[in-house]
Formats: sequence, structure tokens, C-alpha cells
Amino acid sequence: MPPKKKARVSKTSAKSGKINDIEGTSAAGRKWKAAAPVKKTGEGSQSAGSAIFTCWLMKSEPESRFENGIDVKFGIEDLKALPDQTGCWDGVRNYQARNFMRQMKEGQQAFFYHSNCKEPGIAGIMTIVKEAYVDHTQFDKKDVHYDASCKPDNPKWSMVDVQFQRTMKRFLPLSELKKYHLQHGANGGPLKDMALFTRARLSVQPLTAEEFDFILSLEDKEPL
DNA sequence: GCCAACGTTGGC
DNA sequence: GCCAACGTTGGC
Repeated sequence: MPPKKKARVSKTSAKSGKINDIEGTSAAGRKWKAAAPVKKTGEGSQSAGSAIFTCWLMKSEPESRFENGIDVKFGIEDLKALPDQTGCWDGVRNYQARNFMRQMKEGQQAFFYHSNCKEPGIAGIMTIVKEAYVDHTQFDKKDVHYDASCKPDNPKWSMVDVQFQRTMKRFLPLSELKKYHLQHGANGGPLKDMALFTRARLSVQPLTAEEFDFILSLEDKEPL
């Protein structure tokens, strides 16, 4: 069961929702050396020592790419085109990314990031509309992200439902975010520890409120 | 298409 | 539980 690609959201909107959160055997959810400023869990229901995150970034590929004969393309326009502009973020096959999805709460916001494409960057914002539940595609032999090691009585992978909120006022390219990241490394600005750069391969990542707000503020600025 | 970074697997 | 080999991610 090789780890698979990034998420692809399928056209299911409101499948029968079993609020079935599997226990968190994070077999591989090992050491993640808190790169991001870790907000101390003040009052949350998180176990001691883990941070509470409220903002997210989720990657998906907006350009066609075929994997086992199946196109994994899913950009923000594809989400927008779904009924109710809502889809499930299935196909995540990485423990850390999965665990972050399991921390997501209804109503929280996530950036929709376009990866593996001509112009990588942040395309828009979506809202978490359903908290983590079993990702049914792990059992589906026809699915790109089928995981033969998973059985319905012992699922491994979760997904959340997301709803399109809006596109960014202007697309925020990775190249620009990186310039700020580098600049902030020198001057201590808000993007100095951004997971997009410190944990490049993570497809679902947390942002601090400071990071999120700073990125939002870029919409009204000239491109760097 | 290349390839560096890094997560996962499996032997020991 | 270590760690080398392997496979994937994703920018360039």
C-alpha cells in the first residue's frame, strides 16, 4: 500500500454520513518537529502537547494527470462546479495529513492550493462542512487511491467535506509566498515557519491564524 | 523529465 | 527500534 497521491474530491455531496472516526493509530504519524509556532492547547479537547489549529491548507492538482488510467485533476473550479459547491476530500493517504484532517472542525477555513501545475499557488478558500469520517475510496478497487490493506471493519483513512467559499481576489503564486517566507526568515515575519515550505510534501497542513491572516492581506497588495 | 527531500517498508 | 532501500511528491 504505497502512499498515494494528493487528494481528489469526488462528486459525492451528502453521502450517508456515518460519524465514524476511527481511533487514531497513527502508525506513522511520528515525530513532526513542530515547525509551526505551536499554539498551546488552552481549553481544547486535544490531548496535552498537541497544538490546536484552526486554519488549513489543502493541496490538489488542477491539471490533468493520469494515474492508473484515471485522471486525478481536481482544481478549485471543479469543486465550485459540484452540487452545492461541496465535495469530499478523499484520497489522502498520508498519516500526518489524515491526522490533520481529523482535527478539522466544521466551519473552519482552508486554502485551496494548486499543486503540480504550471502555476502552483493558493487559488481560493473553502469551508469545512463535515468533520472527518471514513474515506470509502480506500475499499474501492476501481479507485485510484484504493488501499488493499484496508477492510471495512478496520478502515485507515478519513476524509472531510469541503465547500467552495470563494476564489482569491488574485491568485497567490507559490513563488510570491516563497519570497515572503525567505524575507520573514530574516526579519521574523509571519511566514517564516509556514508548513508549505518547512513541510513541503504534506498535502494537508495547518496554518496559524497569523499565517492565514497575513496571506489574506496579500490579496490587496501588489504582487511581489 | 529531473531529482532532492522525505515518508514508508521491511529486514534484522 | 534502527536504518537502508525504495517510492512518492512536487517544484523547477
